[in-house]
Amino acid sequence: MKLNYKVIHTEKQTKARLGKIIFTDKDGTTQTYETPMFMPVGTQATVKTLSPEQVKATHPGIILANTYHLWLRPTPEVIKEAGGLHEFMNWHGPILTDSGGYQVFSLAKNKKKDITEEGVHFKSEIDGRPLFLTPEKSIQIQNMLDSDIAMSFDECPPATADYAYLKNSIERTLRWAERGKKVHNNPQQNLFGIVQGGPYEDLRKFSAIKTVEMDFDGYAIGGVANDDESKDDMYKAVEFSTPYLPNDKVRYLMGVGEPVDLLESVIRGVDIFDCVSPTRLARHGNALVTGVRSTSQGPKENRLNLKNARFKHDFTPIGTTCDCYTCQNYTRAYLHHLMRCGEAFGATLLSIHNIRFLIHFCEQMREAIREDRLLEFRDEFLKN
RNA sequence: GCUGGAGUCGUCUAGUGGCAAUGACAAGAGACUGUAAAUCUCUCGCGCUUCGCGCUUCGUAGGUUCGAGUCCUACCUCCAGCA
Repeated sequence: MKLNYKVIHTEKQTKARLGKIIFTDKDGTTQTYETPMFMPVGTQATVKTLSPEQVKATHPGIILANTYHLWLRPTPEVIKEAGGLHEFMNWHGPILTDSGGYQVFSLAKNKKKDITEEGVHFKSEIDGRPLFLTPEKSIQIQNMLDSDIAMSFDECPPATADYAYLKNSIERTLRWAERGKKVHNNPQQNLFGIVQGGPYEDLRKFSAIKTVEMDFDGYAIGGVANDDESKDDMYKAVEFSTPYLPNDKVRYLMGVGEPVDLLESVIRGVDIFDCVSPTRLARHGNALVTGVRSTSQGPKENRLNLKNARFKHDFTPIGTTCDCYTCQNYTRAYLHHLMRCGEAFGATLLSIHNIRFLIHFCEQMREAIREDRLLEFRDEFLKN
């Protein structure tokens, strides 16, 4: 589905945008979703522990899948044979595929990997066989998967990378973007470029301007929230990038999912986000709740660890104001029990809650933008 | 009653002369940001001034030994076989 982005309203006090993404199918039918938007992650063609119906009930727009994982299993050939990723996984909303660039960073962390101009050599985590991923290959796989949004193959450098390394890296990422764009061959698929450059203003600016010159369907900001990157650096990466991105294209901050980070990034002009944290935290027994907790690194997401003994006799829902299926029907004591017993349904119920929590949070931000009171919304949010 | 075997952290378990003592589970807590994660880390005899010190522990009571969960004796309990 081809994508069109329109700004509905720019918030008066900040750079926040209320926008809409309109997807138009081959037959002319459209699907429209408002931004700011949170996109749940379904790496292996499934949002872990959830059926498509359960995902749908959280009211998401786009969901993610991953090129690297689907490349190895079941292979793009199988997905093509199934009639594309939508048919294969029974998800008929929009799908964004990440390029595999992040896997080079996360899988090969502390391990042998070889990033060359041509591409990246690393080892399969499934069977140890040598793999070689190039920008062309990543795009070709995504073409075959037939996702709605393909991401350029970028290098996601660690937060510890220094200026000299990053300068080199962003230039190579630009060349990789160019190469990927050249082989991109799926008229129904949108292709996004990715801005890199760490926390450095000139690098982000350079990367953004050069990426925009290539004219993509949308732009992502990558390389944030890695390792122990400070929140300050993350927000810098965002505010040094967005000024150089076109107003009429959607802006995607990759991998960010803490409510406080969503808010700070929306204020700096970001539209869409994805993150594994709601589903991972869920499988680990944690439920997102309103407010923040203060840490030495600043305000962080607030959450309940339902495995804690204190919830054994707590017969209230996770959130009294939450409208999700879990909060409408189940108590903390029940979730505590399920997580203690290792029952899969516990992970499902918490995933539903956490995803809905972030999507609802985006809905609240949209209302605040519409009414030009996003800073007030932030003050209120940080007060809790 | 006789013969053989066994009794170690909440549970199961390692341990045949140097041990506050193995592993698993349970329990208590923490971490998690483009998913190698339904995973990982820490604590888990008691007390303290807790990168250390002190005390008390391996069914009970004695004994041998510089030193005993480990060897010896008696007793208690459980299991198996024989009566």
